[in-house]
Amino acid sequence: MPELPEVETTRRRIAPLLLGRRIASVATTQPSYFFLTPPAKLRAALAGRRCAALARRGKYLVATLDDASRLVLHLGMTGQLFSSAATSPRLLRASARAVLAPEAQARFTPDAHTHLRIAFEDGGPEVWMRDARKFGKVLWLAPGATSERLDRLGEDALGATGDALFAATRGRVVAIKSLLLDQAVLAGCGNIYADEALFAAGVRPTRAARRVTRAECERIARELVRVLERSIETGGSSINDYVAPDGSDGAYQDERRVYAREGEPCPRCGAPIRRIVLGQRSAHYCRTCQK
DNA sequence: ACCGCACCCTGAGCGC
DNA sequence: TGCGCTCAGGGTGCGG
Repeated sequence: MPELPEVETTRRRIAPLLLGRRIASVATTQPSYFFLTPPAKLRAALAGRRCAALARRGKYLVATLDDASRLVLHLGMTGQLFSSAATSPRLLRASARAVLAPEAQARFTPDAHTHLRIAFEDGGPEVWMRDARKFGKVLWLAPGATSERLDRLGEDALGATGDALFAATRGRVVAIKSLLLDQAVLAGCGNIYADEALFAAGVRPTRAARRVTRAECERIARELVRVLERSIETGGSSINDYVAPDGSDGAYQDERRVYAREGEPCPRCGAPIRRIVLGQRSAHYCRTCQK
């Protein structure tokens, strides 16, 4: 699932395909709640524009166009943003993968889940966005327009500090992990990295936020930034659907210590990693190493 | 104000 | 082999 490191990796690698190239046309699928801006309006707004800058805010990508309007993308759970020249088996369903010859597996042609296809006047590779579950979002903002979604976001998780986290936890009875997932507190932190940061900091995910000490908040913030930066270095985590824009996998899934490792030995003490449901999400932790 | 929960969606993986 | 069921989860919005 695309969290901050996957979105940042996507931003860095899709930027060369987007920046400075004039958009010739945009193809979309039918209206659905994936499109916060109706597809027809989106197509009209993007035609003829060039992307001047591509930024990331939390898990959102924000492309500023040459008329000062903005294209905002969220990859949701299963979103994939990639070059039409990319090749990866992750771009195909498992059932399709199974029946195809190895060399054919790599090829991808737009399917019903390919909601956005941006073509350029230079005739080069297109930029495609695919999202099977449609938990992702596409939004176009006219020049000067604001978005409640973006305005709600808190401090970017890469800039997490112990002080800010400590302040945010005071008086809060929610589990510390649920608070870490609150995008208004730390934008960009998702399930994988919340679990990993809490393990590294030795704090149990279920602990009420207000029971977390200042020293622990400092450890959590420091470890969160560390795991996010390390994941960006390795190209993010490819556990289910995530692929980089060129079709390559990330490698951080090999370094995760607790996420989706239920029953495996804790890398620190050997006790089996536990999985519980917390706030409608799975949480993974070690009972002995996390208090 | 805060918190827990239902909901949006589709593919994977399971049991029968 | 194939059907039907359950589960996964980011973010929003509602009811208590």
